[in-house]
Amino acid sequence: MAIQDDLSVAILDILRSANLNCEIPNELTLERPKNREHGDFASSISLALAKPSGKNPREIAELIKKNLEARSDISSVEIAGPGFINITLNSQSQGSVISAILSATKKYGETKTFPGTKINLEFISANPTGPLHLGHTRWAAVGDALGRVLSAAGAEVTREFYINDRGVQMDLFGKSIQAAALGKSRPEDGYHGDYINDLAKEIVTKHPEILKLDDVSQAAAFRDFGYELQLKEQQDVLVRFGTRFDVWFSEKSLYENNFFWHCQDVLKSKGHVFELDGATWLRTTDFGDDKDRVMVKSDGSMAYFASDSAYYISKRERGFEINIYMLGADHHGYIGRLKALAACNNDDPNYNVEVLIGQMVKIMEGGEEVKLSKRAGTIITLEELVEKVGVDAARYTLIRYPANTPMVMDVDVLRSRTNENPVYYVQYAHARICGVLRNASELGVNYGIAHINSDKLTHERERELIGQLGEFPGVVASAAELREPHRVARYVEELAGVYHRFYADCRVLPIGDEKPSELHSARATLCLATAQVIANGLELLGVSAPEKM
RNA sequence: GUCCUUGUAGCUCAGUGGAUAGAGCAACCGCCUCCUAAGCGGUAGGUCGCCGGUUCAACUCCGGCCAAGGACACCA
Repeated sequence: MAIQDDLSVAILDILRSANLNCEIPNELTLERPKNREHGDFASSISLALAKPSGKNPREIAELIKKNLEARSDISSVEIAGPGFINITLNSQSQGSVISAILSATKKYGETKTFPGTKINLEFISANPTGPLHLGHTRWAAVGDALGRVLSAAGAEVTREFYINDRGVQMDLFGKSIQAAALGKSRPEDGYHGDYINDLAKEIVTKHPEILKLDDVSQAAAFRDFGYELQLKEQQDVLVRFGTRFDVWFSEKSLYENNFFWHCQDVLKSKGHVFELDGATWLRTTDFGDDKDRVMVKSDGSMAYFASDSAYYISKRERGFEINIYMLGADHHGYIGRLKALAACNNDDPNYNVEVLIGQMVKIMEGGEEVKLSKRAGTIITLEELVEKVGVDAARYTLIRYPANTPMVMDVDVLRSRTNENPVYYVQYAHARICGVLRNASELGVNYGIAHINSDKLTHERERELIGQLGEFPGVVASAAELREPHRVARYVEELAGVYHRFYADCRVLPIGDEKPSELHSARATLCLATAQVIANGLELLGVSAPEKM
């Protein structure tokens, strides 16, 4: 058990046995004060309980102080201001953090926040009609990181890509490639990027017989071959980007083997399906949606919402409790209908469905916005971004900001190698430590779990660093709970900063003729633990932790 | 019109009801004869959009207003 949890329990026990005549909370989270003068941990519980118990907050704080001071792992308890309790650990007990890191190694940071919870995480879900663009790229990075963070928090996560491979857009795609292959002008509302020409050439080369088909079946054949190639390209690009999917779910497949009608029956049995003007509707207004939604149109064709509803039923039938949809800002109107859909299925719309909205990304280069892509004909693609700045910088920067705020990426900054570029700042800290440890071995400084010696680590910077290392599991847990992987990035930046300051003030290795001492070993071991935590943090973001730079 | 998101230093942005609101950049001043200067320290820079409310405590929660961006199909 982490020491702060242990202390929380102890404080709550003290309060319970004190007969305060008021309700004592079940849980208490100790804060780590920003100001180091306020100790290693702090609590404001005595202020919170002052009113309900009718006691002076300092009086309650005194009580806690008296009981806590008796513990061997605490060096002092101070009462500050109106009644804050500031706890300072003795350096021995701080060593437990280092020991926890070095024994858990890659698993340090994992928690049981969502023990075994089955979560479906759907993101990107692009049409297979063109290259992935900037908006998709944001989700490719953030969604992937969120998946990693949720898994670290104990959830059983399935990452899913919903392929919109049905409907008008697909037909337009086929007609566009067909037109390109035949040298005709493309449909006005069709696809216009250069990649359409590439697809046309490739398809004609591989399947020359396609040119002999009649117009309609030819368009369909171009559509189907184009689909295959384009989907493959999206998949390859994502692999290179380090984003993994467990399930590629085809929209078309919802209509195979009568699955759609089965879903329709499921919804009908819950009583919110009705017929009107020859169409079949779902009465989502029963649950706060602003209008009812058509599933089967009066001409018998399927509305888009038909797929949405069947897809949701599929997810539920596959056993997912929490279904997270990561959508672009232009889809925020979907939140209401997806939640209502869940409610129509007798589910809890506030638990079973979650919608995360991602705002626009802009790219700046040379002081100007980069808008057009040569290849896609519209906006810049994932591949083009990676070509400009590399996978690590692209991923890191996209993850570093909360997804629901618009962001600007400056290509010039991302190419720079200074601490104005946070990716390098963090990676450099890791590489720097690896360098120190290489030298330590050469100089005969032993380090590792047998050399923790935390009572030697009394320097201000050392204590700061140990404290920061201890925060990691809590940061990962809250990033998972709040669906905000950017918290991991921010944490890792702070950790790198604390390490760089430690490095500036605390000489790790012997100088000149100096003999290796226990302090050298203890500091090198602290470095080892720090490298582990930085690597674990970067791993959650899908960013590499280089040993040399 | 209804709904969503955003508003914090000159710029780009962090900040899960707690103590003196932070970081980087840009400006200025410093630090490598010894572990990676892709680093560290310092100075300067704030009406947390505005007004109310809740609270021992509000950048944070609630209400209203202002401003910016976006969404509101038997389209996909």
